Formats: sequence, C-alpha cells, structure tokens
Amino acid sequence: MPASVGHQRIMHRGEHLFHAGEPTDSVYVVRSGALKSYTIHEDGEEQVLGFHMTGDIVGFDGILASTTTCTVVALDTSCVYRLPTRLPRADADTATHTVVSAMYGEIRRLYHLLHLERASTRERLASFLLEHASKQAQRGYSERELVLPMSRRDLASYLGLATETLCRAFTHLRRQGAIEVDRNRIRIVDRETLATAAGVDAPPDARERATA
Amino acid sequence: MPASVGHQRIMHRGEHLFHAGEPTDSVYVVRSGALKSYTIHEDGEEQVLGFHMTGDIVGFDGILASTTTCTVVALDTSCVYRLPTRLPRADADTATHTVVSAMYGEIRRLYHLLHLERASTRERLASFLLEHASKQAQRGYSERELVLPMSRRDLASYLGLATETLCRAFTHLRRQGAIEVDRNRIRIVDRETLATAAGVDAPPDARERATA
DNA sequence: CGACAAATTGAGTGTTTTCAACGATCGTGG
DNA sequence: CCACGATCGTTGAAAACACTCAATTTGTCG
Repeated sequence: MPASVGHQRIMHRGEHLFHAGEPTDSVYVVRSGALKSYTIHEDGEEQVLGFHMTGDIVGFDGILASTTTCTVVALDTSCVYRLPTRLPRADADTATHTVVSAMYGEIRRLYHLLHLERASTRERLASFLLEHASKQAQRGYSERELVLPMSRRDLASYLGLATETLCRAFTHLRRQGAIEVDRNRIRIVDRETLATAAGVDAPPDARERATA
Repeated sequence: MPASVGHQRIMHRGEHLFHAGEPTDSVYVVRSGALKSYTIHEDGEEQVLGFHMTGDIVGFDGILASTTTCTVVALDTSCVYRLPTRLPRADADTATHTVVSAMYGEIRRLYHLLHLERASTRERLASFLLEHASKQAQRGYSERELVLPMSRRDLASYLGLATETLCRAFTHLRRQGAIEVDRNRIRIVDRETLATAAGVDAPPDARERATA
C-alpha cells in the first residue's frame, strides 16, 4: 500500500501505477521521478511505449475506454497526481466527443503501427492487408477483394520499407498462395496463411517453439 | 476551386485538402474516397503518416494548434465534410483541455517516434539523447549531464533495437567523442557531432548533396 | 564475499537496402 | 487514335546493416 496524500501518490522503483486491463477513470500527472508505460505482446515480448517524467500525463485510456490498454511502472521513486476524468460523460454525443474519440483512436492506431515497426517485412504487409480487409468488411465491402487506393511507394513509406522490399513481400505472399495480386487489386485467397504471416511469421525456430 | 455544398467538399485525385503550416480551425470527416496524410522532412523525404477512408477523421491540428503539421491529399475522388472545432476556446483552463492537449502532444510524439523508426540506429539514439537533454533543460536541469532513468533493455525496446545494437551505438558515439558514458549517466561532450549523428548522419552522399 | 543481473564486446548469420535494369501502365499531345 | 515520355511496378545482385548467439566484464544486492 503506497503512501498517499489526497490525490497524490508516492511510488517506488518497480511499483505499478496500473496494469493493462484494469478498469480506470483517471489520468495521472507526473510530479517527480520517472515511469515507463509498456504492453506485453502475445509472444511475451515487452514493448516499451514511452517514458514519463515530471509534467507528463499518463493513462489516456481513462478518458474514453473503461479499461487500460497498457501498464505503467515506476523506474525511480516517483510522485504522481491522480486526475479523475469526466470528459466522456459530459460531452457525450457532441462534436467534442467525436473528435476526442478520433484522437484516442489515432493514438491506438499509432501504438499498433509502432508495434508493426518491430516486425518483419512480410509481417507488416500481411497485417496491413488483414486490417484493411477488416475495415472494408465493416463498410459492407468484400472481405476478400481489396482495392488499395495508394501506390506501392506510398504504402512502402507508410510501412517504413523500401519500395522494392514491399514489392518482394507481395511476391512472396503471392507465391505462398496467400493472395492474388492484380495491380492494386488484391484478393485474399488463403486467409489462414496470411494470418500466419502476420503473426509469428518468423522462419527460424518459431515453428519449433509452437510444436514443442 | 472545388465543388462545394455547404460544408461538403468534393476532391479529385491529387488535390490537397490542406498543406502543412496552413492555419486551420477545423477537422474533416471523410464521407467517401481515400486520402493520405504525410509530412516532408528536411531531406525532402516524404513520410506517409496514414491513409484515411470513409468515416475517418482528418486534421486534429485544428483542435489545438493554429496551424497544421501535416499535408493531406486525395488519392481518389473523395468527399469530405468540414467540421469546425471550437473545443480549445470553450474548454480553456479546464481539465478537459489539459487532457486533450496531452493527447494531442502524444499524437505528435508518436508521429515523431514513427519518423525515428525510419532512421538508423545511431540516428535514433542521438535524437533520443538530444531530445532528452532538451526536456531536462526545460525543467531546469543541466543540458549536458543526462541521467537516464531506464535500463538499456528498456531504451532498446523503446527505440525498437536489440540491446546489443543499442550498446554498440553508445560505444560508437562515445568513440566519436560526442558523448561520455558512465553507466546511466551521459555527458554530452560535442553537441555538434551528436546533432550531426541525429540528423542526416548518412555516410553515403548526404554530405555531397549538402555541398552541391 | 558471492551470486545474479545488466552491460559490453566479438563473430557469424540473416534480412533489408541500395543500385541497376527491364516491362508495364498511364497520361498527354501530336 | 496512336505514339511518346514518364512514372510505377517488378526482379536481380551485391553491400550494408541489425540481429542472434556466445562469452566476458561490470555492477548490484543480499
């Protein structure tokens, strides 16, 4: 149980402010010390999302989501100030709420994109295609027939790859029988294979680990 | 001059919704079509930040900043709906404003981080150190003597590198005479060299381009 | 002091990038 | 309507880069 004065809380090294998945209705202002926020991925890998020092605000989840999506832990003895958020209730159905929701969505998209940056080329492309397919499906379009509105160059820039590398990834997925490619029209042939490529993908020992 | 009905605007392929640096007080909802947002870096490189389709909201800058930080262009014939934002004025000095500001800051931080992901190892570390130094300076601490609160492992995860690679980058910058390293205490010896490493860095022809 | 974890360095491997070339596609103007 | 030029997409080969594995050193904490 940490020392606490009012909304203020003293934290020691290694102590958690909150864990991913916990319900929340607050954000926190860092008064002193240093914290880090991170998520644990399926493979058990820890992904650091950011470091937070004096003056920073942590835990945006509290604004719109009912549970946190990341974990925050103190790197040093730190002091945080709890700030209850009432934003979503008060502004529900207003343009403000719409915009704040969009901002929150953008933050989550960027976290996801950041995660993708850690992955291999094929993993990035496969993830992008699956995500795009899912988005299209939500809008009533086919989940299998994708029309990419952007050029290879744009997509490569977005995914952080050289155009040639992206092109090779397309070829690879096509040869694997996961997709069919006709210019900017992509057809998902084998969703299973594509999902595998988006997942662990890794050719080295990932298969052995899964088998063991 | 684009066709326009009320706040609705029809855009054709290649037409810009707005450019980076333009004043703004609105966000836009995409009704149909597809757009991309991007920034141009010092080196002239175009960095795609995202693609926007039906239902997406573009241009968060309008909420808090007075000018845009990215450029948005139509990839296809598209239809956008302008949504004037009055958030900052009405909520100035409230907790809501504080939180929204923080969210906006987080988005910009992530855009920056995304840019860093495209850079080489040394570039990433040098940028991080300079940024950290600048942050410390703002808080009244020394701009040259940095104390990193996180472990190499955490920093490596944050920067998207293997721990060993990060370590080698420290060694490299140290041998270049840019910094001195004592465990987690970093001293910036030659800010110029460090800035160069964070900037173009590239050994190939970047220097020639600058000379030409 | 001793065990454990973190940091550093070396060697080898794999992936991505770069450079270069070619075919296909698109828009444009003759 | 077709030819032209430019851009885009694709593939190959070599080089650069970061990663993994492994060993050593250093630092920390009991």
